[in-house]
Amino acid sequence: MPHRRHRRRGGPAGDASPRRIQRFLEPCLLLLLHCNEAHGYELIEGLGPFGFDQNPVDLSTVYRILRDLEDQGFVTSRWDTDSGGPARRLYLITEAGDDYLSQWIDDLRETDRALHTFLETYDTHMDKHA
Amino acid sequence: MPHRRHRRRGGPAGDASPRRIQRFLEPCLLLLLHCNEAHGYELIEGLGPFGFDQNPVDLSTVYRILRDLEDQGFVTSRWDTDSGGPARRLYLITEAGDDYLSQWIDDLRETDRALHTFLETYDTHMDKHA
DNA sequence: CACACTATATGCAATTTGTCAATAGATAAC
DNA sequence: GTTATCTATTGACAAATTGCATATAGTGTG
Repeated sequence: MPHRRHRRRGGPAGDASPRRIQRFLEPCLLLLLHCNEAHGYELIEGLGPFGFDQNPVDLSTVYRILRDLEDQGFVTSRWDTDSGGPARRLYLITEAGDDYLSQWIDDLRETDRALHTFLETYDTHMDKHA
Repeated sequence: MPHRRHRRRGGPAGDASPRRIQRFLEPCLLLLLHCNEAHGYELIEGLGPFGFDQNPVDLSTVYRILRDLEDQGFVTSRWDTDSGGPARRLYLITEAGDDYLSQWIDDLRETDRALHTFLETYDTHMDKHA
């Protein structure tokens, strides 16, 4: 018999729900930016409808993804110092970002199909054994 | 201006699609075991309909998840040496595993809703700007 | 016997993400 | 006017997941 390791249940760290779509935050931010130029703090409030009200993300995660998106040329940013309060970075999606978002959409439609297949398989299986 | 780091695009390692549901393999294996006692190699073939034909998982991942599930009491296993070929470990879901699967189902239904909201938001936004 | 195939297991590195903490300007309170 | 608080952004670190490469071992074929 081989040895057994122990692995704690839970997400990448802490106990936030581990059952989510990986990197889902990225397309959400791109979609919000596709609608409007916005800064980080504002974007976080727009995430609610996409399931992030139940399971809120950390601020640092959002800012990191925004900077990574800028590194890759999918968004641009400029400083806004005129609006009162501390300077904030305003993000704008680029054309490359539009294309990248549409790739994401294709992938997420596939994910959606896989998820439906899974849930339907469960439901029909449970109906038979009810 | 702060510094910018560089991050390579792609999944956890390699270039397999990074756009998936995290830990989705676990509920898939539990569902397959809910239908039938099975061994690892067999389970992998049952994963196809859940999107793993497009984006196959590594064998080692499957075996590790099965052992972890056993550590947590969600499945049990016994050795089968009578079927010809090398000995194989036959897995069976437990009652605790049934409960755990149903928790997974609840979470995945929420994921499904979030995903739908996202895709619909994209579609209606694109209709307006078409 | 060498070789291919089935089946399971382990080590390692890359990536993601949550927790905690730091910085910093602006505004309100005392 | 100094302190406290709120808004906004950033960085260091650890934990978790997973792909890749590799190891082990039994069975059947030539």
